Amino acid sequence: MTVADDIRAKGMRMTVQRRLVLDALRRARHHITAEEIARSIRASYPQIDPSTVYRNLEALERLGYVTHTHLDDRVTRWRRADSPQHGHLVCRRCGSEEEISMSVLAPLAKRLKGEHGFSADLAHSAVVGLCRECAG
Amino acid sequence: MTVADDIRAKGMRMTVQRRLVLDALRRARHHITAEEIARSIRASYPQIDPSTVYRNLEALERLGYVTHTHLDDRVTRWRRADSPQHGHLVCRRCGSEEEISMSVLAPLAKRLKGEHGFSADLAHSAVVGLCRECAG
DNA sequence: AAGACTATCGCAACTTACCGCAATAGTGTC
DNA sequence: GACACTATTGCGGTAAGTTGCGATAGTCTT
Ligand SMILES: [Mn+2]
Ligand SMILES: [Mn+2]
Ligand SMILES: [Zn+2]
Ligand SMILES: [Zn+2]
Repeated sequence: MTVADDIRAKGMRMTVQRRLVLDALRRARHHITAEEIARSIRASYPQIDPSTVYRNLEALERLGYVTHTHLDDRVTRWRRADSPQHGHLVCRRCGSEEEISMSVLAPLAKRLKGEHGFSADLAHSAVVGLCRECAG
Repeated sequence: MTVADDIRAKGMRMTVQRRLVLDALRRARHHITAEEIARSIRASYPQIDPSTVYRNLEALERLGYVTHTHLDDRVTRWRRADSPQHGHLVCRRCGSEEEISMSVLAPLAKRLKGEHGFSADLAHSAVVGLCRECAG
């Protein structure tokens, strides 16, 4: 079953704008912001409205095709749900970003599940702190 | 040395607005939003501007008197830096919040320090996921 | 191919947060 | 207490994101 068929099977519609959002996410090599998606779409479809991009990202997230993460305080970043998951370390002083394997975060997830019955999504928010250089 | 003296010693000024922000944080029992602080101040000082509240929170954070955390996606919550630190588990389905001891998060912090030289602030962002009831 | 149904769109207004700027008001000195 | 210095204020504007609404356009049926 194609993505379009799945979307239609759930009573939703495969609009040109929705397909363009999916295409932009497929082209992206890493997490991108909604504004970057909008800009990328405007090259071939100038009339796209930012709210259409936001609403489509939310709809596609509900269907399980995309997810978002938070690297810094303000901006939300999006990626295809089938792209490899990983954590982030972000320095609050110099802004440097480092990707880390989920295996580093797994023991905490396991403990939260065991002690609190909580299924944690530890890739959702970056871990903030001070990098080696900034901590001194 | 009082807070006011410390602020003056650093070349800053103890304005009525700054004192009102500190008072609002002292009255608060738990983390509060900038908007809640502004509303609380407006009761006795209606002309306060939201930007003044934000700027004072940032200034007081630089001085080490307050800190902020992120519980859900968008809202920033503030508290006095001398109030006890703790982590949060937030359910993305039902919105329930649970406080957890920093000792649960400490092993991950230690590992990030050892393997990546990164001094993590694991209380800064809540851990999002699904609570026991919502995970099923 | 045409028609009905309604999900989705573009637009405008709104929200939280941030920033530049001229006016205001704390501060230390006299 | 008055004065000069300048940190901070209130205001207006900007950015990211959300929401209400009337118009548009996918989709299913015939
Ligand atoms: Mn933050
Ligand atoms: Mn989020
Ligand atoms: Zn750094
Ligand atoms: Zn829940």
